[in-house]
Amino acid sequence: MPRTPEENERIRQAAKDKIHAAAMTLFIKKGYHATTIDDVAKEGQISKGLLYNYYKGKEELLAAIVRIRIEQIAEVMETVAALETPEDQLRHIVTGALDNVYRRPDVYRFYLNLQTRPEDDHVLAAYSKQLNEESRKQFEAQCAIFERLGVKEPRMRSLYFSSALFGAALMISTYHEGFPVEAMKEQIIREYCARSGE
Amino acid sequence: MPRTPEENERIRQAAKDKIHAAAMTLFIKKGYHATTIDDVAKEGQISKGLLYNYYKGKEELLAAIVRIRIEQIAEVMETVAALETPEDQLRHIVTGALDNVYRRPDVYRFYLNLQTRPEDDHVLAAYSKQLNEESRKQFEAQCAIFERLGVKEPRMRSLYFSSALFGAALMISTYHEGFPVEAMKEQIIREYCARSGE
Amino acid sequence: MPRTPEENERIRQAAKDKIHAAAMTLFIKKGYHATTIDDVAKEGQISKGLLYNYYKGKEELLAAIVRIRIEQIAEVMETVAALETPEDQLRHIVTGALDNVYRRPDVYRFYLNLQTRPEDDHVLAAYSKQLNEESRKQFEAQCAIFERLGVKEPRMRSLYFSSALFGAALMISTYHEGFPVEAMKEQIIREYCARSGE
Amino acid sequence: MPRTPEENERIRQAAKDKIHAAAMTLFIKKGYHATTIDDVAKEGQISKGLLYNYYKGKEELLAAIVRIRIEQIAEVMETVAALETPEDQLRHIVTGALDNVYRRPDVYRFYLNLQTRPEDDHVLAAYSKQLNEESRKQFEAQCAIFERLGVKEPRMRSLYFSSALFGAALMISTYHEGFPVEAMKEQIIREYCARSGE
DNA sequence: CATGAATGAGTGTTCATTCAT
DNA sequence: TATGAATGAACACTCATTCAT
Repeated sequence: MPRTPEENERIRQAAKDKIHAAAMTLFIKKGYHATTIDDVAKEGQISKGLLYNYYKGKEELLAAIVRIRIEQIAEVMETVAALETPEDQLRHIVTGALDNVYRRPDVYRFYLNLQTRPEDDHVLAAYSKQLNEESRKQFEAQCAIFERLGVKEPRMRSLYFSSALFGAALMISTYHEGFPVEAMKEQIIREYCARSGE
Repeated sequence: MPRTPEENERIRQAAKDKIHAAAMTLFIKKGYHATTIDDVAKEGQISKGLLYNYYKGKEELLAAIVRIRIEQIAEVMETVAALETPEDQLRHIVTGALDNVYRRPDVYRFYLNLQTRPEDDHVLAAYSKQLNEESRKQFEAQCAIFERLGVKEPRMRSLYFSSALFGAALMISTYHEGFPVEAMKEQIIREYCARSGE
Repeated sequence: MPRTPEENERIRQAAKDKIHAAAMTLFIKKGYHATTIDDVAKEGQISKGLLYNYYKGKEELLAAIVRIRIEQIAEVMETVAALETPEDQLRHIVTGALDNVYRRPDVYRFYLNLQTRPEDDHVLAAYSKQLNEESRKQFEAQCAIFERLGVKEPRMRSLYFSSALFGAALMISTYHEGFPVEAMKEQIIREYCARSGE
Repeated sequence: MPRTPEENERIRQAAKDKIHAAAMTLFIKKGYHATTIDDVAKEGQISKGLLYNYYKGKEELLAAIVRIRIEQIAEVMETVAALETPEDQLRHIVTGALDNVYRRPDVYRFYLNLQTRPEDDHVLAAYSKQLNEESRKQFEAQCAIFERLGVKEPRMRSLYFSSALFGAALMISTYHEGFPVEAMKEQIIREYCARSGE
């Protein structure tokens, strides 16, 4: 009674997702190095062997996680692009980013940690680069927004804006408890998202 | 004829320093996990055994590095405290911090990476906490400065200021090449270090 | 197709036994400290890694060996307890003990060596204590036997008896070659296992 | 102002003794393997280098300790040989042996532990053999005493006697606390040291 | 005579990955 | 597809011994 190809694919995808989720959970909780393949298999309630059926190795687990992160970022950028005014776009960027960080500070920490890996790190450097590249794209898109907003020096403005946003995210993920996210959002929007340049 | 105790002390200190420098170099270049004790010994041009004469283990190498970092931060804070006006103090903080990051983006990356380690990381979490604790102290000191500056809501202002500063540091360490550090410094100072807050 | 759990259990047990036997052989031949994990793996014809699948470390190998020894002693005591008369019981103790020592003097040496470890020995002291504790239990059981035998001072008699038995075992394991085991057994039985006290 | 040769010799001997005593103390307390050369040097308040001036290595420390033990045993045998009657001789052997064990059970344990080392123990087997050889000599001497005593089967009697003595020593060194040494001495003497053989 | 800094071979242990079933 | 037993390279750490001073 063989399964249909569709059924098989469904099962495969379900297993992959379980493994992915398990890896994500553990990488975030313990870090990439401190998480063993055994840990992931156990957390995913799956055998070690099966894991290797779906992912070539530990590194590919990370690659998959990073890939999805990048897709998420791209999605946000598309959503932003669909908004009417540059003001709305910027407001959406700030709100979305900081809310996300506040909701899952551990997740943000994880990616920030990945982004700050040393250049020569045996495995992780490549993923660090990918994330940084994505940030750069985001930055370019922001420049365009600020241009549309009519700011005098859109690149500089985008730089300040990004700095403030990253800094806020870093602080939220670090201190979290009782962090005044709303005030921070307002501050950044007021400061950097208005037409009147400096 | 045995060496004098002073001579011994000198030799010991020299060796310790060599090892420390080697570890620092490699941790920054490759990361803590990817650096082996053999690497450190080779980089420091000493035997593995000698390393263990001076440091109880790999972790203590990291501890020493973190300790020195914390001392450096404390020094900066003292220097700042010795300055006359709050304006000078803030200017010095911004300038010192960003120049440092620009000079050694890899070093800043290393510590930021350490600070963003997951809570359950086997070994590194403790050092992550220490660094975060130090950041918090720095934050408190800044609050006092903004208070002296006569700002209405010094804690909020300090928060915005720290965010902008951290964000700038993060961006400098990430992109570095041709980063407009000076403009960034001016922007932060102009924005957050003037009396007429919001 | 995965193996059945029963098959796995069988394989696991077989491997555990192989490792256990290898460790026992080598510990007895070369001693605990002089035996390396590599030695054990090689002797057991398995990889080092597999050993650690079944035993947490070198020490646990020893622990398992000691545990089994203690179980064997307990079994002997049960067998003895099942015998009818105290005379039979004592005869069985003497015969069993000395025959065992004569058959495997190296095994007896090993345990005696373990029992005589210094109190502060880093690892081994605990196992030394366990074995001594077991000896003490055995002694108490013997006291009861001598009591049933109607001896005037059963504890003292048990002490003399134990001494003679231990001493004989020690000599057998030390000299072995052509040791008059039978005469020794008769002597101890004649001397200590008759009703007419001293 | 060079020292006289005699003075030098005196200093040498004093240092050697300090080291010897330190090694003895630690070997007894922690065992040979668990004692490091650093431990010995520290305990002897002497530098590691100096230790190697006096002893070729760790093993020679043990050799020296064993040598002295053997000399002590030989001395006892000479003292015994000087006694008039075989009864006195045996009484002296029993009393001397058991008193010694009772006084320093740890010392006896140490040598017994050494004697029970496996045959293939990397280093220790040789010393084990030496001690066993000495025991054998002692045994031969005892045979002669029992012969002089007029016992029918002096070798067998000596065997029983040795067994009882060793066994008693083992028990004393193992349990020690409140062990009835005197009674044990009397028992052995009564049992094995009277003319009327079995 | 005396010191202790320096060495490096040796060892216990971990863990990503493979493969027989 | 699924399992988990098996592997072995890699690594942190120890310690007897040497040697420059």
